[in-house]
Amino acid sequence: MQRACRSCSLHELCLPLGVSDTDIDLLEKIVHRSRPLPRGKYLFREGDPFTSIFVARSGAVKSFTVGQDGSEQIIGFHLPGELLGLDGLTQGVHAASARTLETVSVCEVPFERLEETARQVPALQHQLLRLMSREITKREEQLLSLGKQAPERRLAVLLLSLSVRFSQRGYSATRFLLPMARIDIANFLGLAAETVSRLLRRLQDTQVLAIDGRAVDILNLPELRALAGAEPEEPAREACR
Amino acid sequence: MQRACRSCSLHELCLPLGVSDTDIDLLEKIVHRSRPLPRGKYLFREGDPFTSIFVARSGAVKSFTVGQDGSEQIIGFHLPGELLGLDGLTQGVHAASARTLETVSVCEVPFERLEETARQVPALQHQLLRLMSREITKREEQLLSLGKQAPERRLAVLLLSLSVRFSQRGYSATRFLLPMARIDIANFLGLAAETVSRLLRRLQDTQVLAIDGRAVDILNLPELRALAGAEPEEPAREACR
DNA sequence: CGACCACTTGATCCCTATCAAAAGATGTGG
DNA sequence: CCACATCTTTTGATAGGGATCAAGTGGTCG
Repeated sequence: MQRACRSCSLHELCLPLGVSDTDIDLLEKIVHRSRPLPRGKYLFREGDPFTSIFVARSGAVKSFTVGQDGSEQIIGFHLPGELLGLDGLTQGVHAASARTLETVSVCEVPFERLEETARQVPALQHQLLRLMSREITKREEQLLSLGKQAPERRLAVLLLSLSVRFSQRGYSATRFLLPMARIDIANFLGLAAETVSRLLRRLQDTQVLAIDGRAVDILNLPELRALAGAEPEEPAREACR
Repeated sequence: MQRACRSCSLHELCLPLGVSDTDIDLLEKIVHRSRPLPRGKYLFREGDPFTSIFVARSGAVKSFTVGQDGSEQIIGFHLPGELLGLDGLTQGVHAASARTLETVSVCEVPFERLEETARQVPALQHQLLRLMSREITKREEQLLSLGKQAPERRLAVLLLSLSVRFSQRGYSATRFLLPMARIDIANFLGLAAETVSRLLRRLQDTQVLAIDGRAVDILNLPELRALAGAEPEEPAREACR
């Protein structure tokens, strides 16, 4: 248990990257590892005082804000090793809520103590800054995808993003289970659930992927990449003219 | 010149916030202050090696990526005191380009030396982390606005954001000059330039604001706030039914 | 003064949201 | 283990809004 971070399979994606074994000891001392949380539980809520950041060891989490009409606005999906809650530091309260999409094991890292430790361990400071930078980059990519791309491309970008992230975590890049419902995908992409359903149908009809419920099988990865933005206009669409 | 940061009017918005006068000396030693850059110059380009972050002392900057068809995809507009280039740390190269929208005076902060100094000065480390957190929050807000809101609301959100940011910098919250062209606004909001033009017309027709070229005068700030998202549905629209 | 942009205004078409309904999945209690 | 209720997903039909195409206006800089 004391060597938790060192033996964690997410070592290379998470805070310990680049930190020496002896320094990881310092990090491990401040990390709280909780028991598994069932689906639908909150890690934190919008407006809660910001004291810690969180990382899932296993299981996916969604983050979202709630409009005054009560509707969820999904900001992102977080796989194991991806930091959660960093947006709370600015205001001192969490800017979004985070809820588990499935059974999730989380690590909680008290932020003040992390800051202290980072001062003593340059490599940890650097990795923390790098991970924050990654969060910025990630949101910029989302911004480009959501703000300016066609619905089909947005969906392709999301599927590809999941594919890449699953493969970084040692899972198949072409066969995986979606951790979220269609309606969550739609909400995240700024589309109607019906549109997502129809887009997925089209992707199946064109042999790009096969879907059974939440099980995705990417049959034509190059084509999915193309749809996600490799070239300006979709190439194979004779039937539409 | 040596006391540049301390006497800077952006003191409260920028890296020095919360740092003691003696420690600001350490920061000032590593900051390069350039002569004013004319409109249309690059601070850095996508793919450039990441070595520094930038802050404008005066003048606005846009950041954007370029699709392989050569089209700009504007990610954000940056007013004085807002950090630029933090998204480059993850990959070691800048994730976007930054170009001046008008004459701009910039400070360049070499990142490695900033990291070192932050280790020695806890308040600086904290403020750096806070500012990175703000960049994350800012992009999340953009994400919510761009991804899920109606065009009219997106525009209202942008105008309101500029209003708030100008007033934080000591300018009027209701009368200001847009630093960017309509086409940039459209690109940023994921809309056609024609749509932006029509939306602005509607906002003028409803007495929410007056526009002459790039000069904006917000006549009805509460209504603009309402349009930007205070309540689920727009309230005063009898003429449309 | 003319050329080049940025901006505005108008007309049309396509795409996606919306409404509606059915089919499928999930879970609960009898 | 089944029957029922609820929720998710799919499919269909319709209408509206914004992109696009097109033309015209206005401003700026040489």
